[in-house]
Amino acid sequence: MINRDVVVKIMKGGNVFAEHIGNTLQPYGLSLQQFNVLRILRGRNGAAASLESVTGDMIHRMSNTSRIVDKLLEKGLVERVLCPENRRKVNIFITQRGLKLLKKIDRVINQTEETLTASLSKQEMDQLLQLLNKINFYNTKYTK
Amino acid sequence: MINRDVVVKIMKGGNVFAEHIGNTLQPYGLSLQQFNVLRILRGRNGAAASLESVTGDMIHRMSNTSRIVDKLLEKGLVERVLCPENRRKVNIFITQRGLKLLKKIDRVINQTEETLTASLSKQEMDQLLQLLNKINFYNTKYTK
DNA sequence: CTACAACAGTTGTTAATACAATGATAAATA
DNA sequence: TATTTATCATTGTATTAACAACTGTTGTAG
Repeated sequence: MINRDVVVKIMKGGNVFAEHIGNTLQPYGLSLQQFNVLRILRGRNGAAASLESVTGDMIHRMSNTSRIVDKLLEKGLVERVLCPENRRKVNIFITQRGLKLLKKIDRVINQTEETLTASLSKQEMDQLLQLLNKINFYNTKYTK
Repeated sequence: MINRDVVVKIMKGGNVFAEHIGNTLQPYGLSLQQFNVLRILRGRNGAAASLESVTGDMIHRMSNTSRIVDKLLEKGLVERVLCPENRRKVNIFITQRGLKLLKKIDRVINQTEETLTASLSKQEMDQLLQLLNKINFYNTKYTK
């Protein structure tokens, strides 16, 4: 059953990758999900990032993203700013300290990511990415 | 950064797939991991399946596999048999009831797996699988 | 044979996650 | 405008997972 093989392989692969990256992050006191939030925020380049929009780029429900932000806040890596236009919203920003930490981590994460994909040539990676992009990884749990 | 794109895509894809399959299993009262254990046991065709060897096919540490088996035991879906040759080992077997439940679930899981991969042709799936098989998804946490 | 190390599995504990319920604000509608 | 409904986020709670410590068994070195 080729469908099953593909699905199982991707699930297992995702978990293994997550484990390795999590191990890489451990010395820096960040969980994989905390790291994800920081990278998402950096990617916004200062644009407003409501909790909802951040959750949209993650694998979590909003309730848990909220608590992940709590942890980052305790460490001074992000800021929470009530949105004045819509006081239901909360905008999250990465701090200088957060950016600095990310910069430091970037190197080792790059190394880990390269190691994890070392068995593929550039062409194969292109090809793989193209195939993966055809799959609609639609997550149903953004909003709750 | 193509390495990063591949790694991130597989991690996210794995999570999304797991979520969908988990949703499919919910009406049957099985978690994804309980289902994994059952499928692994069925795949052994009655061959001895120590807890350690089952853990080897999973994404978990043995301690958690042990508790997943507890749950399956409560439901009468597996049996625990102390290994007489080596009394440290415990062999796990799937029961008739477990096989019956799996058989029922197979249909809907097949459906879900097909839906998840519907955007790929047979050739593309072959190609994708071939590329994924080049990656060494080596998990470091089997034994603990 | 005894002592010590390694192995297979279980139990304890804390942190992370899923899911439900709530709170506060904004939007829609009567 | 008053009332209802929808939106955005947080809090509560039970389940699941990671990690460490422990139990019982086997292997091995002296």
